[in-house]
Amino acid sequence: MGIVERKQREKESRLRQIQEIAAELFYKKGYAETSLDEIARRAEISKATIYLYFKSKDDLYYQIVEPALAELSRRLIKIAEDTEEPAEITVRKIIDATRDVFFNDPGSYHLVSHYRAAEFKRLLPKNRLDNLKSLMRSNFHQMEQAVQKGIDQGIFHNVDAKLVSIILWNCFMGVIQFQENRMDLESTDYRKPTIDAAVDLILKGLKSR
Amino acid sequence: MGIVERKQREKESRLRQIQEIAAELFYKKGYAETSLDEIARRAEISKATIYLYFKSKDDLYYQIVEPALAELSRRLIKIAEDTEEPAEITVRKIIDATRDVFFNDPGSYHLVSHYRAAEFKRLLPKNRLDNLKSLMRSNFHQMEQAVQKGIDQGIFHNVDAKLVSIILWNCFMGVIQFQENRMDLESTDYRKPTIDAAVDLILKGLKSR
Amino acid sequence: MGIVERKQREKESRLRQIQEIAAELFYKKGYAETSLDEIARRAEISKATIYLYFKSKDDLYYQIVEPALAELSRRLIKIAEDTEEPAEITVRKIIDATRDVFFNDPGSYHLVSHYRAAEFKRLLPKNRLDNLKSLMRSNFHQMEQAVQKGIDQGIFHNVDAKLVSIILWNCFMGVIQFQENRMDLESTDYRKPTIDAAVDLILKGLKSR
Amino acid sequence: MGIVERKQREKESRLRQIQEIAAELFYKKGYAETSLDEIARRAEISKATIYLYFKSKDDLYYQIVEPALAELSRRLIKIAEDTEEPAEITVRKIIDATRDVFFNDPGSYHLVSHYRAAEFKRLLPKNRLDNLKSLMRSNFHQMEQAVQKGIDQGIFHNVDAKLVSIILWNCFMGVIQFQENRMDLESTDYRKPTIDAAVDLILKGLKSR
DNA sequence: CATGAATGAGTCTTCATTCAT
DNA sequence: TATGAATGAAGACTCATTCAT
Repeated sequence: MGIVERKQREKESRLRQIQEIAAELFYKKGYAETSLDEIARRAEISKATIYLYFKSKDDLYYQIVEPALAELSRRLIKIAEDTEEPAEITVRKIIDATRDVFFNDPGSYHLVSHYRAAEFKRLLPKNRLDNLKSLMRSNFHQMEQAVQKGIDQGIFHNVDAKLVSIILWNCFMGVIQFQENRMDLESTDYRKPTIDAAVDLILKGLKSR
Repeated sequence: MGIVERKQREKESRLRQIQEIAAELFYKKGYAETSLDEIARRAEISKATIYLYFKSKDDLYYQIVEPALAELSRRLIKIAEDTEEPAEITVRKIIDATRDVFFNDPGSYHLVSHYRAAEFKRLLPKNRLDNLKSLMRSNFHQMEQAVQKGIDQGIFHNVDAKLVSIILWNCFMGVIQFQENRMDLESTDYRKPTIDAAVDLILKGLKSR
Repeated sequence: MGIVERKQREKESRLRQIQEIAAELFYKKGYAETSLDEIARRAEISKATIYLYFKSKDDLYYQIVEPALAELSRRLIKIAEDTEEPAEITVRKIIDATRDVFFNDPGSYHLVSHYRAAEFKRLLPKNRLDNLKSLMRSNFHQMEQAVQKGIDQGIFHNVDAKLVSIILWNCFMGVIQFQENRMDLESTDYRKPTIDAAVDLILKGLKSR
Repeated sequence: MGIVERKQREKESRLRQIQEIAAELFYKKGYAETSLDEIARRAEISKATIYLYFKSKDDLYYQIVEPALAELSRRLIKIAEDTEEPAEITVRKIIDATRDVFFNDPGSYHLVSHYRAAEFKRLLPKNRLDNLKSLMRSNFHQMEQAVQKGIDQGIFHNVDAKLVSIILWNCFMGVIQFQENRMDLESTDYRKPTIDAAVDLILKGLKSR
């Protein structure tokens, strides 16, 4: 009994290990410049072994990106459920959750921070592409809802909620990416305070007078 | 006589044509996934012809990216010269100039919106890398100066100018990128109003109270 | 158990097969005019397979040339150890060993008979180049020592030992090369008797009076 | 009138200049590794211009190699005409003439010192190949005749004349090649004395007792 | 006569993927 | 399950050759 379970656990850990290494490389070097050879070498397994766990390079990529995005989606949906909560808090919670998921799973960084519609279209089969799109749309939608709630609650100016979501979302992404590049040089991680400051500023703008 | 001139003009137009096609592909698909084969096919020339105009793929990339960034640098430096001008106007001018340059030269999109320090380090020789870095730093610096001016003029809160620059800059980049991906589906170009709204919001935050 | 060994043997035989075919082509056509495509075709393997065994074309070349030269070096050093032996015999032994190594490994033919300092300098990394140079110098040195011994023993005239070595060495190489070209037409292999006759003549010249 | 002549002279000098540069490169780097681009660059003409004077790269090669070999052939035939002359002197004359021609025309170096039957067969059309072969055979034949004359005159031992010719010829070639490689390092030109010493030695061997 | 421009064919090299063991 | 070995397809780059001017 225990043997089967152990095998199962080992298999999963192996799988996750591949994913983690691949995620880091995909993020650092991009999809095309990441070779299965390097992933295999770092994971200290044979290249062929990767094919036991993933059908193709695309598949590996998808299997990294989808779970992170799905997890974020679940969390944002949960956060958005509380319709009574002041919008400002909801917005901050969404940002926090997003940052949290991304910090814990650098692989998903790649997806979002370097997301290029055209690239995905070439890379993924339609159903997978659609799934990712729908997840992203959902996440984006939660932010939009929160901003709209703020407007309805009279906390925020009467602005275009969608537009504000775009701004918040991109500000977040921009900061991440900017600081990533910076971290190549400096070692200190300023991502959290920078994001917080950015959100403060935008919220101040939303609430001012 | 006129013959030489015409030849010259033809050569330059050919060169620009290659650059434009390459810029679009680099932007859409990234450096690694763009093949010279495809560039040649789209430009309806032979692959070898590209090598008449550019020493290598790296070189082609650099020749696309550098001029746009240099042009932006020139414009921003000029804008920043007027130290009397109210900071808010200067900030808007910087944003406008940036957008202007980028809209006229989609190639530079790629550099900035997908800029990855690590990738460049592998791609470019040291002197070219340094040149790009210095241009980017200069551009960023102008924004920082403008924000600082606003603080000194008592128009903006006493915030970290550098941080605000990061936010503004990334907001800009984020909006561009977001809308780019969006434009793959819809055809309307919302980039300008979205950027303006974003800047409005951030400036409002900076000035509030 | 035996499986692993058999695999090992197969791998080595494959490697040697590639080397043999490559050696022949390098010899017949020179480095630049020998394509990996042709090597692969003749070995009835894929071009990519070559890269499983050798890091590059240069590497393949070096791996062919170095072992033969090193083997020759070992043998000549051993022969030269006997300082009592009459010089004439030592010289003949050196020639015999050289011929032996070269006949058993046509790849090394190329190196020595077509050796061009300039070509190697472009082809090989410094440490490999140095290694080959040092091997060649060592081999040459053994001959020089043997001739000097003959002079000291009073068997040979008092000539410049270095010069005589050059003559002997090149005579050997020349005969090989000449006969090689000839063999393209005739099929009989006159290399051994021709070399022997050449050495006889030169030794006679050294000893005359 | 004079104009036509000047043009003619200019054309010939241009032609010879191309040949000289090409000869040097062919010799130093080999046929395959010498590019018309480099020849053109060094001659400060356009690559296309080379095609005004030579039908192809092969043709250029042949036009370099053939005249030198033909000139040598003419001289050797003349030398061999004097059947009364002591064989030793004739042999030395042949060697001197050979060296002379080669020193004055490094292009022919390449042909003979790096002559590879197989390469030529691929490179040249049958009639040209046959012509070169016949020239080389003729040159070789003169040496053979001279040695035979020495035997008939009772000056040389009764050896195989053909074999001795091979030895002499290759000794010459070997020394040239060896010293060429050496000259890459040292600058002094030891080719003449080394060849002379080699010939002395061999002649001594031929005459001893 | 001379050349700048263009290109097709070929070269080395990499890599995702398959398969026998 | 795991892997070493093999490969087809593709990519960057070079070069001899042609041609319009």
